[in-house]
Amino acid sequence: MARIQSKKNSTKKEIIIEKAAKLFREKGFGAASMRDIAETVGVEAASLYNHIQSKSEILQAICFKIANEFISHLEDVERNTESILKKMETIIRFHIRMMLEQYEYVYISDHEWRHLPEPYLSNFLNQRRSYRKRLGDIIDQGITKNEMKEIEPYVAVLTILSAISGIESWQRSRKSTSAETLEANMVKYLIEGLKK
Amino acid sequence: MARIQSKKNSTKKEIIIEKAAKLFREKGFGAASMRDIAETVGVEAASLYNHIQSKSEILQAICFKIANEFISHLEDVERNTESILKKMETIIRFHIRMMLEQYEYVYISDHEWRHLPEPYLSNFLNQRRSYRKRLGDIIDQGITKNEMKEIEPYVAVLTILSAISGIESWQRSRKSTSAETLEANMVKYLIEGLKK
DNA sequence: TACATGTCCTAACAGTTGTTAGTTTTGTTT
DNA sequence: AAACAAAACTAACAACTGTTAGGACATGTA
Repeated sequence: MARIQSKKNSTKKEIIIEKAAKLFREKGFGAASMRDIAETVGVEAASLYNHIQSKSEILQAICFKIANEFISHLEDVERNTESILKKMETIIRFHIRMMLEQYEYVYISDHEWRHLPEPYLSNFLNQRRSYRKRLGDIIDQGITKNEMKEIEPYVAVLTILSAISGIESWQRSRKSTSAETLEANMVKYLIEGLKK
Repeated sequence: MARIQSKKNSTKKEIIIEKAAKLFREKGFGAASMRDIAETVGVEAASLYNHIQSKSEILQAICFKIANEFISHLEDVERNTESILKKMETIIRFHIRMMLEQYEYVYISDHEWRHLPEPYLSNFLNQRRSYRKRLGDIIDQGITKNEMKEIEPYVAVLTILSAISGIESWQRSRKSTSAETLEANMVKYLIEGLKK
């Protein structure tokens, strides 16, 4: 049947995507060529096509993998019966941890999605809009229940998500601040700013 | 002497940079070709070289123009003798307004700087690091003077700047939220989160 | 052993990239 | 009208893009 793969539990396709992700993050989707990817995989460019269908398929795989993880986590949280503030903290912490643990993928999903071809582009943006809308609804409940100060939910969501995606810049830096300090302080800032 | 320029007070070089900025923002630096730029200017690609030296010169012009504006505004603020919190609010509002009024340029300076060639790249990153350091110092003073809650200055700066740069996503959207609401609420969130 | 399959290779394609050379047009100044 | 310079044009360059075709080899199955 399927050939045993070179490393661990990863298929060659997964290896390609992983290597490509690193390059997409470093140079951008457009500037990372199939020949670049092939070189880091240790193969000729044409050989990649035995495992993937196109360059943009790699981008799709990355963007939708991440989108799905966020959506399914949100569904878990929505089902919970904690306080609204606690829900928001859980979501914020999840975003921060994703940024810490799956940096390359999340970064690409954040910054390179516009190179998705249609209809994937529209699909991705719809999922994203819907996700943010649902976050906004949670904040709306927090205000109604008097747990949070009055703030435009749309603006709060924008602020939170953008702030977290800025962890990208911490990842690129010399990291004189530890991941724990980063998470603790950012959560503090973003949650205290919401509290009534 | 110099030929009268086609429009208003702009030189042709400035027109080229303006049109290029729009394309760089829409498609990314790499994906926007000289022929694309030429078309929106209404000229052949080769003709652009009568006014600029290279594609990356356009990027340099944009990135350093914006960097200089931020730095010189910060110097003004540093010279002032308001409260630390007031200083931070002034800086935050300035960043938000730049994002509202010079969206294309600021976006490029935020997202496309990595395509700068050396030594401009290092230069740009040094300026940026130094700018953030100085913002961190202001926050440090705020904590010392007991105006602000205890928070890692580095993390606070990261949070503030990233949050504001997320206004990019508002710019791209249908803008059901007004610019005024956006500014007011984001300032509120970011300042209240700092206050003791 | 023979067959089938998966994966690699080389070579090539058609198109695009930033940029240069050389020439012609354009508008202003003498 | 003649001269000059700025700025446009056409044509071309070498390099690079994603991708396909066709063949070589090696492995797993019958």
